[in-house]
Order: sequence, then C-alpha cells, then structure tokens
Amino acid sequence: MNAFIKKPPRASRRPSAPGSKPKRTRVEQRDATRAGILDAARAHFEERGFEGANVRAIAAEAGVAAGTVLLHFTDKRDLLHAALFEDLERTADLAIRSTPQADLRAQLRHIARCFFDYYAARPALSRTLLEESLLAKPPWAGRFASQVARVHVHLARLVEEAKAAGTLDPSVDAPLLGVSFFSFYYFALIAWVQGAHPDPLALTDKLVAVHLQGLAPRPAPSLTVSPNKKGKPRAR
Amino acid sequence: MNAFIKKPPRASRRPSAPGSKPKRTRVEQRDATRAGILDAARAHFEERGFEGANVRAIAAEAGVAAGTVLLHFTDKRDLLHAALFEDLERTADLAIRSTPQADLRAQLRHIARCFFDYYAARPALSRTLLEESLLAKPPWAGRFASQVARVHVHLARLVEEAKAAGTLDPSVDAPLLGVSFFSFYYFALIAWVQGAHPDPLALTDKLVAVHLQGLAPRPAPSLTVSPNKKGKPRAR
DNA sequence: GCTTCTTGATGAACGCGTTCACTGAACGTG
DNA sequence: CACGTTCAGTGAACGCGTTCATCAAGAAGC
Repeated sequence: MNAFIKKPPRASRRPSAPGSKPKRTRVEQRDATRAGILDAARAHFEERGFEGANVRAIAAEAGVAAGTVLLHFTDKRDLLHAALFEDLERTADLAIRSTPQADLRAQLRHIARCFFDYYAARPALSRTLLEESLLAKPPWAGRFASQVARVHVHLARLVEEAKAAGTLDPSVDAPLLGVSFFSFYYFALIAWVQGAHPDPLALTDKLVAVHLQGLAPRPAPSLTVSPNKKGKPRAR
Repeated sequence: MNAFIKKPPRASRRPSAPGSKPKRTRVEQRDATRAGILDAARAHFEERGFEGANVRAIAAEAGVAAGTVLLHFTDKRDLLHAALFEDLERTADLAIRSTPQADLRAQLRHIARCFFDYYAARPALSRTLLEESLLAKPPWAGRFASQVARVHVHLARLVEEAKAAGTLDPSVDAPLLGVSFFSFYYFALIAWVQGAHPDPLALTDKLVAVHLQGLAPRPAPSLTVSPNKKGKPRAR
C-alpha cells in the first residue's frame, strides 16, 4: 500500500467476541482461533454436508478471514478431518472398551453397531466421511489406517479368545478373520450410504454369521462320533 | 454487441480439423463433437488423473469451448464416467464371458482378476474410478449398481453349479455368497489403491478360500463315518 | 526500552468448475 | 425461398477453494 497513508486498524482484527479481550499469548490466540474455526466447521459440515459447506461461510461464523482458515488447516478436506476425526476416534475407543463378554458374533455385531451409529448420527456427511475413511490421502490415510489397525488388534484378540473357548476352530487365522469382518462391515456401510440396503448392521451380521459358521470347530476325521454334535450350517 | 459493428466470423467455429468440412446434420455434428470431447477426456484423465485434468484443457484439445463440454456433459464427473464407463462395462462382459469351467474358487479369482486389470491399467485414475464405482450419485450410481447386479447374477449361477457339483454345501445361500465375494473384492481393491496391500488378487483369493472352505459340504451327524473324509480347514 | 524477528491474520487475486446470455447454422413450415 | 424456431456452440462472469503479498502484534535479543 501507499507508505504515506496510514491505514486504520482493520475491522475484526481479532476473532470477534463482543467487548475487548485481554491480550494473550500467540499460542493462546492460535489455539482459540483454531477451536473457533473447528466449532463453526462442525456445525456447517454436519448441517450442509461437505460440498454444501463453504470456507467463507465457516470463516465468517468463526469471526475470521477465509485465509485464516487456510492458515490453520491445509485445505477444506483437512478441516473436515480435523473437525470430525476425534469423534471417530472416540467411537473406536467406545467400540473397543464396551465390547461385551459374549459369543464372537455378538461382539462383532456390537463393534459394527458403534461405528454405524457414528455415521447414522451425521446423515448429511456420511458419504464423505465414509469415502475419506476408505480413500483419504496422506497424512489422513495413515491416521485412518492406524485406527483400523487398533480395532483390528482388538478383533484378533477376540478371535483368539473364541478359539480358546472352543467356539472357533483352532486353525482359524485371527488377523484374516479380522480382515473378513472389515470387508463385510465396509460393504454394508457402502450399501447403506448408497441407499441400496436399509440396515447395514443386519447385513454385516448376516455375512459374519455365515463366515463364522464355516469356521466353527470341526471334528477331526475319526471313528468316534458324538450323536450330540451340531454340524449342519443353518440353511438360508 | 454493437449492432452497427459486424463481427468477423469467430475463429474455430466448428470443432477444428484442418480444412473445411462439408455441412452436416445437427445430430452428426453433436455426435462428432461429443466423440471428440470424450477422446480428449480419456487422454487427459488417464494421464493426469481426475483432479489433474481440467475442463478448459480438455476442451482445447477437442477444439471446442469449455461451455461446449458442459453442454454435452452434466459436469466434470459426468464426463469422466461417460469417458470410461464403457470400458468397465466391457470388463464386466469379459469377466462373465470368459469365466472358465473350474472350481468356484478359481472362477471367482478369474472374475476378480478381470476387474483388477481394469484398475491396474489406469493407475492415475484408479482411486477416483473406484470411489465412483462405490459411491457415485444418481444417475451413475444406478448404472454401477446395474453392473454389479449383472455380475452378481453370474456369481449366483456359479454358486448353484458348485452346489450341484457337490463342492458346496446344499444349504449355501448363493446370493449371500455373492455379496461376500463383493465384500472381499472391494476391500482388497481399496487396500491396493491405498497402497496398503500390493496384491489385491491374492488378498481376495485368500479371503474367498477361507470363506468357501467354511461352506464345503459337511457330513450330516451320523454314526457312519468315512476315514477318507477331509474336514479340517487349512491352518494359517 | 528499543529494535528486530516471528507468526497469526487478512482479503484481494487467481485457478478452475460451472452458469448463462448471446450467436449463428440447421431445421421445419408455408 | 424466406422466415421463425431449435439447438450446438461460445466465452465471460460467477462461485468457491486456495494462494500470497502485506500488516500488525507478540516474542526475543541486546
């Protein structure tokens, strides 16, 4: 600008709240601005979806300039993740922490339900959140993968427990069974998001049930038999 | 424009090819323009990916204005699908037509390979093509779903044949087994696209193998046993 | 306390997807 | 053949995500 003209202080210099705020450190300032942007982002994204929300409106609600948003977050997608990933992390924590002592099928059903609840609570965002959890680019891809890995470890532990309890054949590959579960879970979620299936939990449970049935302990080939043995899969 | 000034004819009035072209019908013109745009779109999308390609550059290569592209196609995504969906349809046709007479596992492996080859041939586009095949919006969602349904019918037929041949338990739900296959196939493809797994075909095959093992015919509970019976799943 | 450095913030400019007012040639009709 | 209509095509304008030159206030150094 023209150096001879002293510009007046800019309007809304700080993120606005009525009445002046005491001076604060840069870190406090940065954190407060970031928190305000995230709050506004959550509200906008959840209400209008990812594409329906726009950065200028989010910035306006946070009381900052659009450029400020992009100073704190790499881009619009980064903002979405920063706003909502913590909720997904809490969901994973809950799924792990609250897994009941029950048969494996019920446990897997419980875990699936926790995640489905997360998506069901955000219908306008479910497609984008799912898309990103599956196909995000670095660095978020790594974070989603870590989260899946965390749940996967938990699943493998549940599988080992089922083997020890005799409800799964000892030869079952626990990590691979975890991958099967994730396959069913994601397919059901995609079908739900696309409106092709109304109840992703029921579909997941069904697929899991058939898969687990096939992994039930089988008698060793033997001349000794027990008339009480259950062996026939449920017809469907 | 100023009615008193006669504008010279616009440059590149028609989609350009050196030398004048004979007059042609509107339908011919429309189809020729559309084909030229699709050719340019394929080249740009395959080379630079969906986001790396831009509509103005595609239009320039097709010898038309950007607005012309949007006259023929709803938006940039519609252009992508119009450019590449036929290839995916041919891939599905090939997968169905060339399924060998073999055990079910080999047949499913073959089908998966055909589709994986389609994605592998377009590395720059694989993520977007996969994303769209899973999560596209109408009307393309319907088209992708129809295609999946077509393959699903084929899978169910293969499953019934396996049941008839005695390699699957008669109680197996053929459509549900098809859904399991799609779950494994998509999970493996996502893992590949994300760089989390180098060989989607091997992963799919592994998941399918375990699943099918669990659906092998089981002896009815009986006092009669055959020492030759194979029954233990492969340990992993 | 002053000077210099660092960094949080700004908002206009830019790139690109999309819209739309306008153009002109093909088409249909009298 | 003339003329009104239809529609393929145009490209500037617009919306929105992102960039970047600039500003100003906190922090560090002397």
